Amino acid sequence: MATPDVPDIVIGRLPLYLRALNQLEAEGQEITSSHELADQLDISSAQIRKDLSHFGEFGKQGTGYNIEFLAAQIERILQLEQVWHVALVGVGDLGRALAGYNGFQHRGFRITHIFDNDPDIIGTQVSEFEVLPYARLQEVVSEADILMAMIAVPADKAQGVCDTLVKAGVKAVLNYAPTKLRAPSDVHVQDIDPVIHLQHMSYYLTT
Amino acid sequence: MATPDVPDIVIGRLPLYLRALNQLEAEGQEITSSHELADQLDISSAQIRKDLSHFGEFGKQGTGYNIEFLAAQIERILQLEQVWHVALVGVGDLGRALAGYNGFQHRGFRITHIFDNDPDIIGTQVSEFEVLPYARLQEVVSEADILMAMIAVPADKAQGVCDTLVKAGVKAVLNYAPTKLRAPSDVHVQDIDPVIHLQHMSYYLTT
DNA sequence: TAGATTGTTAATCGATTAACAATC
DNA sequence: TAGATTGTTAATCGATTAACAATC
Repeated sequence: MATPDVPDIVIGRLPLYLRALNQLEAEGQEITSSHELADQLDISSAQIRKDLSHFGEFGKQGTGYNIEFLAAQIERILQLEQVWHVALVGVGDLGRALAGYNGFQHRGFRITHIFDNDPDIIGTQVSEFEVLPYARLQEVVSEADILMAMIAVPADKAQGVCDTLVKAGVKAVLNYAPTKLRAPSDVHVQDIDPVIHLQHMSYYLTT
Repeated sequence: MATPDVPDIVIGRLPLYLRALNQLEAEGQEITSSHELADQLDISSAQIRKDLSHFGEFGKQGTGYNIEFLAAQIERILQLEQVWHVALVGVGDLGRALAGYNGFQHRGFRITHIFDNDPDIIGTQVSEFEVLPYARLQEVVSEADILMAMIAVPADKAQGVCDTLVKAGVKAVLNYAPTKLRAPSDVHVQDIDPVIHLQHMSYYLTT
């Protein structure tokens, strides 16, 4: 690997840069600068340049960055040149919303299998998917070599789901259940809990 | 104010502490320690003690923390003793999932109004809400003194929605649209974009 | 008392920023 | 050339951690 040991906090900003670049590109712009990106993202231009410098030199002095080129480089760095297959566990309201979301495909991901343990839901059609029985989760995910999964089940079921996913070989989990999951250190887990964000912001409210 | 200028990164961890405490409480435990919390949360015990020390002394040497007491203190600090009213804009699949989510109420928040601009949806019933016309967003939110909102509309509509919310007096926005919003500095904005998390984790995948 | 854990200080670590030579 | 912007270094800033006296 040409890029040893880049801080995780830097990796975490690359998707934000990519999203901003895609937006500029969609607006027909061809060139941007660290200053313009900084302005869009509320990040300092120095930080953007420093972050990118971990991976190579992508700009031209005096000119800036070619948007299409830089976006392609970030996609390469993040391994987004392929489309990752993702399993979704839990077909409640949130699971349905995720199953129907169109925004995954062109940003590097595709849900390929969805699972639930409710007999009334198993076998039904949700978006383009047939809901598979939770009992088959490990077998199917393992067989299909799926490395990423999203958990959209109640909090008290999430750890069990996570354990099964890990056994099936999943290495990245996006957890929507409002609970902290335990997983081996080679498995990445990130959480989405709207209440955590609301509670964070409520600190600052004045009435 | 008794608590001037606590770093935002500390505030952001308080909801995680609270969630862990609630979980321990639900399991019937009465006392915990910074070490046990640290173990649950993958945060160092020193950091937990330091974070809490910004706000007062909540533990007993040799014993630890009374869970119920500490949870109550964190709720007070985060201003969660009241239930904040929240407006939801956008009644697509995700909006429906949020409207139907039971997890808000007991953690300090209640969706009170939901809006959409689709004539086919306006006036229909979604969970316990009647969908209000987007045209009335500013008036209703302003009138009801709502300070928090969630945006669940397509990316290209999000900034306009945000602007209207700001005009209506909203001071905290949870944005589900995959785009960076601009808002005055006294308005807090936090983003939830699953793809950002997936892209972050895909960096670490090996095949 | 002996053992455990807090709250806090000081040291360490790492991230951000300022500044500028290089150069397009 | 003059103006602009990169990539990078060194300085600054802030967050995390280690360690321990206080004390339950």
